[in-house]
Amino acid sequence: MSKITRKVEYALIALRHMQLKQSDKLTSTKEIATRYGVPQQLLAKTLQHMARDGIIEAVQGPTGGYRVATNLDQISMKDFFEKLEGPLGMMDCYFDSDCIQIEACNIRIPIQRINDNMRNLFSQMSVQEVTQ
Amino acid sequence: MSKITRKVEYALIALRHMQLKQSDKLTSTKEIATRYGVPQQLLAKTLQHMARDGIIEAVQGPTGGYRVATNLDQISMKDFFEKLEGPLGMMDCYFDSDCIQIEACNIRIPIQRINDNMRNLFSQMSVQEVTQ
DNA sequence: ACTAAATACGACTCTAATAGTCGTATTTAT
DNA sequence: ATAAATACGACTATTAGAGTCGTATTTAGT
Repeated sequence: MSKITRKVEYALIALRHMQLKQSDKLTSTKEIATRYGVPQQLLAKTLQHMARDGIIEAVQGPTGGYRVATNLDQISMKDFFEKLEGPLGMMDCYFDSDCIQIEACNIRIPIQRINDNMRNLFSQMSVQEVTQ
Repeated sequence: MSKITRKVEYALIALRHMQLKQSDKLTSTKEIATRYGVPQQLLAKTLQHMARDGIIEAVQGPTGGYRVATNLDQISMKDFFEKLEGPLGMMDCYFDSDCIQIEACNIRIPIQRINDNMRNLFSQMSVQEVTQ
């Protein structure tokens, strides 16, 4: 269970790569794609996604690219996951939403306990901590 | 990301159900399947899996069924996940095994850090804690 | 001995989420 | 004007998880 998705993976690779440069320097999608052997189109989407979310900043045109636009210390991995993968949250068990047998179910509270622990873990972990 | 799988879900439901009985009493697959509206065949597999792993004990023949065979205090959720879902572990990022660009990758250690935290969390949580 | 109800299990199909691709539009430095 | 970059919707492919089917085996009850 619980695989990290490519989206998140590529996002982290990109962020870490950008952090190794001077903070005002730009990085293009192509640069990262070729450097790390990652599909460029998919990476592009991920970067665009992060740009929309304000995590990074986009500069268009040739010589354009992206740069980190936030203090990554201030973003928790929980928020990061949720931004990239939608509002699903992390350990979204099947009961949160449309569970049919919700009354019969005997483990809703237990599952919530697990969820809380996971959320708690990733709330306390900043993106900076991971990419530094 | 990070959904709990049905296998784990059904396993927890079953364990919790069994724990509500006297510990020597048997529970059949059918009983749980109908009680909680869960696909019987799939549940059967899960129970058989747990039986192989020694978590529960199987009694064959009519009037047969399963009963808890372990002190659930002694099994961590980490081990539980790994038993049910194979050796993959939890946040098995794509680098653990067959990653092509393993040398180029810049986030192996960061990912490992996340993994360690996850493993740590679930190592400290017993199945008993969840199903009690 | 026969039957019925249970576990055991390999093999198969179905489904949905993720991964990846394609085509096209837009921006902008040179 | 061109070329190189971002922006993005729509499509296809792949894969992991969910679920089903068929059959074998065990064993209590009669």
